[in-house]
Amino acid sequence: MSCGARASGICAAIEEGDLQRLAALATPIAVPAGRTFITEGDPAEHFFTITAGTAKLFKLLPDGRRQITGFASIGTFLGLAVSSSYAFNAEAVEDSQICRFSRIRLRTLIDDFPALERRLLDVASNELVAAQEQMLLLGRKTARERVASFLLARESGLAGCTTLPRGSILLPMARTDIADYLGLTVETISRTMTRLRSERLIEMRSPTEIVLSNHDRLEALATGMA
Amino acid sequence: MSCGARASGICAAIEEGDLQRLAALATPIAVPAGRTFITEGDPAEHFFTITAGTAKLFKLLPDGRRQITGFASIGTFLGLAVSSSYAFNAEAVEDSQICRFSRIRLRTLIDDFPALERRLLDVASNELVAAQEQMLLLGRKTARERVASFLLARESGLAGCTTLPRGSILLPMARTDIADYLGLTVETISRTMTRLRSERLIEMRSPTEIVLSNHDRLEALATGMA
DNA sequence: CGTGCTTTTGAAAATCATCAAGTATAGTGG
DNA sequence: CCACTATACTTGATGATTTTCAAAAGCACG
Repeated sequence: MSCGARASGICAAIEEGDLQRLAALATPIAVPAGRTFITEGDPAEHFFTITAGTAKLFKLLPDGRRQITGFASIGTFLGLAVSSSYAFNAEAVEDSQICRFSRIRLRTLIDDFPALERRLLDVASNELVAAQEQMLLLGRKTARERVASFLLARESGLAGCTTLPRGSILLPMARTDIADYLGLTVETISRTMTRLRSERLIEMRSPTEIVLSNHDRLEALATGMA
Repeated sequence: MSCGARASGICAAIEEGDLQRLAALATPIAVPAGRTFITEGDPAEHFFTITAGTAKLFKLLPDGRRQITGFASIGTFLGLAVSSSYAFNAEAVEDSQICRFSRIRLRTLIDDFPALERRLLDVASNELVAAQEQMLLLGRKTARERVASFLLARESGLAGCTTLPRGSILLPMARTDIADYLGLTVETISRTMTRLRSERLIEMRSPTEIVLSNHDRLEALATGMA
């Protein structure tokens, strides 16, 4: 609830007083790291919001190849689906806390909170823009550019959220996850980050804490201008 | 207006009688092949629906690399953007016909046609699902798998739409466009299609008319099972 | 029947993947 | 508390898919 969960989540559209009623419809669930809580193809009976932690959303090919389509953190709304079954999987990256709502009550919910529909449309529109950006990354950027883009994207959106030194980011997900998100292999991620470090573009406090030392050059790299 | 423009377009949510009023707000525009009608970064003053022809939506990198994020054909709604400027470009692939609406009147429009908001959410949700599928393609599929997926995707959604022989598809876009959509080069597209042809999975009446001769094997290929 | 553009084909090169192994890190039980 | 094991991360050598560079073939249009 700290750092903008309310401001950025779908609840942002809801009056403070109404939050009580909304909360009554939600089932809070603790999800341990590694647990899958949405499975592709399963009937889409619920939708979710993440109240703590991080989840990865992904699709699979029959032979196990995996594409992570996004990471969802605090305040993110999950489960937008027109079809009657989920089109992706969701798994907790770290121990997380989610709120579950019944999908069949979504209609009722929207009737009760009309602003919600507008808000959902905004959420969907934003995700669509992000998805297009990711398609550009996956289809046209080099490994270096992908990693730079990823690191920078991790930086924005956590303003005031953490107690990290300025310019630092935390990577709660494993290298394998980053690889499956960027359409690369673990080895390439590792090598690329090592190279970025040797070029003093980043600094690695630990595998999970990265300092973006040369923001400008990273930015240039990420946008394909280097 | 034939083959489902009304059924699949956003207007599907609107009563027949109200269509008149809606039409009064729209500016029909003829867009010749090759003309750009949405430019990334420009103020998002309008939104559009395509009433004839095909458009490509794309993003660019400063050095000219291009990623086509989708092809929009009859009935498609364009311009969902929360931000005040467009996040992508749109250009007509063939001579097309579009309807332009003022964005600032969208709110009014939605107030007049409440079903519209629901409809827009559905459109956005569907596009999101398609975008995730495309991320899987761009991040994890081989060239062969991408081309097979593309051809199959072109097949569905035109049921009863054309006078083409059963199993045939038309590709209004150039090879370069297919390449930029699939994250490959023109040469790879060409080589891959030649190979699919030599394996009797497809037949090429002309560069733009393709027959999907072996639907099952194409399907297996597209889903990574071959 | 050129002229220009799209598509196709060929040869060489490059980026990234694969295979393999070493190092660090965290959690577990003695 | 410390060794031990499992896992994650990193590094190296090799290889393959796809890109790049180059040019020929096909088509449309004037």
